[in-house]
Amino acid sequence: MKYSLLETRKKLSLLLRSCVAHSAVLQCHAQSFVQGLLPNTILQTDLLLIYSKLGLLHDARKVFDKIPDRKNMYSWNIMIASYAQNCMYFDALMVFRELNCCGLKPDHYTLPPLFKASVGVDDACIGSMGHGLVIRLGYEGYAVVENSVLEFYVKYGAMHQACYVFSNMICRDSVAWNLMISGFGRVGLYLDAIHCFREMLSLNRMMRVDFMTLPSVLNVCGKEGDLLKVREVHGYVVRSFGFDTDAAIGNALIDVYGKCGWLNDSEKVFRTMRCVTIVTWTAMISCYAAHGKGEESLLLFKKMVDEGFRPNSITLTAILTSCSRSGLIDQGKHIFSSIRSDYRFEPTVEHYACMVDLLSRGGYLVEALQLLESMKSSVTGSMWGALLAGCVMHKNVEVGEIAAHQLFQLEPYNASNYIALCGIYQSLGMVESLSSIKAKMRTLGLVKSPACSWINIARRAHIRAKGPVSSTSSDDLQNIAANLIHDDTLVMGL
DNA sequence: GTAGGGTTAG
Repeated sequence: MKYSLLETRKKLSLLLRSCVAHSAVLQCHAQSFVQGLLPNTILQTDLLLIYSKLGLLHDARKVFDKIPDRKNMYSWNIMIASYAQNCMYFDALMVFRELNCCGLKPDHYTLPPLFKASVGVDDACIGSMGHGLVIRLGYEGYAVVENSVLEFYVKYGAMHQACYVFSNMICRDSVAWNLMISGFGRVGLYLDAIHCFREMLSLNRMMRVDFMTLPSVLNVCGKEGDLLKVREVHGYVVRSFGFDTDAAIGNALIDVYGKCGWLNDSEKVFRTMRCVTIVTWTAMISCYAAHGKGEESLLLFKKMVDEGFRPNSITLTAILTSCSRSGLIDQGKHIFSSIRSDYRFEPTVEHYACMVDLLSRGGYLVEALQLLESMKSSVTGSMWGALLAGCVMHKNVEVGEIAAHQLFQLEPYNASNYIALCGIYQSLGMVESLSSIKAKMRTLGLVKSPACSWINIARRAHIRAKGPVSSTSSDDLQNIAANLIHDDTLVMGL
């Protein structure tokens, strides 16, 4: 049976849209070429789309560059979105610029990836310009476009602008609400996040809380350390979505129960989850780390690797932290060296920071100092801080002075660094050196601020203050704490 | 025919 060129093109297009394997796409591409069907905008756009979906961006670009109809926005949008989805933000922006140079106007499909690219290359000017374009071109009525603008402000922590966009939104759907909740949580405005969630719930049938809302809400409850709210949201999850319906919710539950001090509940959630990801394992390892259970972390890490999960950068930070907090020096060193040898990537600044902390706590202060010196420009104040803390712990004045003087340069008005050095001098009876640092603190006008913590028992805030309280009385601190922890434990309305 | 939101560390 012989088909016309048009029919063959249609058949190949249909075939391409159902392709899931690279080899099948290559066959279709070859057939198009052999049968003389190219160039053809529709067929090439289908090829572009399928190469993009398979993550073969290099092939996608080659197809894109050969599409004859340069006025076809569909192909431009696919190319820009694919680059943005694959974290090739600079390339996405270059195609966007090319589109402008061709005299084409971006449409409502072009703009969302532009905001993603703006965040990806960490250039807020691009997003601000994009917001201007949305208004000028009249795309404010498109939910996805408006949500992209909102996401841009949220990711930059610009909650004032996000609130402004949100309050003026024409179509405020669940994506917009979820963005606001996660945005407030991201900048530490936990009460605002919970207030936003409550408002979303009060809309009842008009707005459905979906499974994407809950990880952010749980995260906020965990940051507040409010177990009753966590339990309330957990109950809501079970009633609304059943047990174990979504990995991200399970991951968030593991994390928040751990943060609230309920390790057994974290373990229970972990054991009952069927759909686990690397985040699940990492969350559980982090819980053990926070509870000082280094051996359990290591066992779980081994089990995870045995089950075929490859640790990511965060997993490795978590396991190194756990080794550090539990004093498992050799095991930590072994994992650090395996980052290159077994997992084939370069240790990040965070991994180095964990190692400095691990060596410092373990008393390997010269080794920690050598590691810091080998890092040169990537050394941060917190790394020197970890070394100094180790020196206080192990009463090492030689390394301690080096770390302290580095910190005095980086953070000249941070009293805690001077106090740490004083601690070393005091423990070794070095009276003259101690007086000299105290005099320096007086000259700089530095005062030790009181440490305080509070706990919520039976809906009342209880505070514990330590050190000189200066102008703030204990009663004042009680009032501050009572205002911070609202008397509204069971107010989620779930 | 193309596009959007969540979870893990420090």
